[in-house]
Amino acid sequence: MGSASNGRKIPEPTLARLHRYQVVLRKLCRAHETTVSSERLGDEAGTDAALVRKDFSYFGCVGQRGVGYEVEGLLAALQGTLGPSEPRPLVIIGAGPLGTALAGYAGFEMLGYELVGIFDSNPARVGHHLRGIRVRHTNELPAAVVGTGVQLAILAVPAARAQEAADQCGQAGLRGLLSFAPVHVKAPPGVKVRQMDVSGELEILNYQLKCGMTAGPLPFGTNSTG
Amino acid sequence: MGSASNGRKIPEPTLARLHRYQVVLRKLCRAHETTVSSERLGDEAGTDAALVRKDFSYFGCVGQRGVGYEVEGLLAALQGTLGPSEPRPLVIIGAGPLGTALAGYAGFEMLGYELVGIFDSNPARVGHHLRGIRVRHTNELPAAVVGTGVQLAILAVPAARAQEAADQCGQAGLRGLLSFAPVHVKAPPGVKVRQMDVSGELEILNYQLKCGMTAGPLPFGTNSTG
DNA sequence: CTTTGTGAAATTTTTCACAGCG
DNA sequence: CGCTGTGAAAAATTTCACAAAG
Repeated sequence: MGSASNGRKIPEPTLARLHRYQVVLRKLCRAHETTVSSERLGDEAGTDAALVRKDFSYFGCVGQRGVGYEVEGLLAALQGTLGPSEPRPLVIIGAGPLGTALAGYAGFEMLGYELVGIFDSNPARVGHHLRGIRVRHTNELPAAVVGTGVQLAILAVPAARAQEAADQCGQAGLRGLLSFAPVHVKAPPGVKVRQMDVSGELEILNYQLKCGMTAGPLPFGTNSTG
Repeated sequence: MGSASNGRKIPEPTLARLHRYQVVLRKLCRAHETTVSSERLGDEAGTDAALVRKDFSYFGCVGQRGVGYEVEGLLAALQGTLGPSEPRPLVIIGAGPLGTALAGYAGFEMLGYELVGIFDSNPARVGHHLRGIRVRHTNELPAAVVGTGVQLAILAVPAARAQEAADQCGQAGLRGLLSFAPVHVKAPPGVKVRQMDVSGELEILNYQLKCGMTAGPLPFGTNSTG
């Protein structure tokens, strides 16, 4: 058991699941459940019991053998790994429909984020208020970064502006970008970019529907040399 | 070349990239470029030349050695693999801010999708028009599925309603769901579900910022027994 | 000479299986 | 017993390296 909690390299797929466990655990917490087994957790989070345990092994084990995991303890451990207890500032770039919808998303607070700014390069949008926050011009971003220490931004701008906006974010000192633009954005130096590709996901879904997921045994057979 | 174009099992990561190549190719097409190398394509799509070639090998090779890929031919091949040439119907479930923003997303048409319906279980929202489409009550969904042959839906409902809505979609006869809810949705029988987890992505970004991508050695030291 | 197509190696991630603790 | 923690096996994916084609 020695290797747990070394806290070194958590695989990305694990990170993606860690957040889902958190969501499930919060629900269990509200339902006043005290313990949960890896099987139940896997079931509710859409993964597998073994994978749940493996995932937890990356950041320290909090389970009791024969019983399961203590819901609160596990939640605390997860929050310690994923996010700090203090709210993390966050800005949204782009005050179009998507930026507006995201600004209205109440879930950020629950997750420990605090929306501290909304920026748009279109002067016509500057000055409007979304969720009590005044939309500022993009050229005010650097000052806001310095002022709030914000590191993360959601990029909700049209494809044509995405790279430009990402570069501005990088220059302003932001460190992480979550882009909704349906184009690949090259990461500015020192910036980590993740893409949220709606249309790409639709295409995958569509393809998988087209072939391969008709209920029943998979009709694989065409096994050429490969 | 023998094994290519069997068209059977394309890995999911490849599918995700295929769409990005499509985006780049369309751009090149507009710029009247006739050929493109795997290196260039990889660069613009955010992957690697070797991976580009490997990806294409799954669905047939269209490249000319020494030259590259014919932009139009490749685009046609991709569109043939990913989506059909006729528009695919699509519905949005949930007419809240996110559903509204998505309804306004002009990119769907470009990708060959046609938004044929918006549904909401809240009677207060029924009757409004988004992008020229009347919001209908969720209980009209089954009829719409039969009428349009739609298979895909985007789920833009609150977490608390997500599972319920997914089940309704399944019963209505939909086959693929793209969910924006920040909870895991169990796939109803015969339905393929993909999740678009905004907060999860933010958490990953935040974690990767916290540790691992500061240039230089990681400042971990706490190496407990576990 | 350039660039593709592709086996084979390397790497990453998941699944398995079971020892060990409560 | 039941359930966790974890090495080892398996599977999936990416990277490498190079032969073959234009």
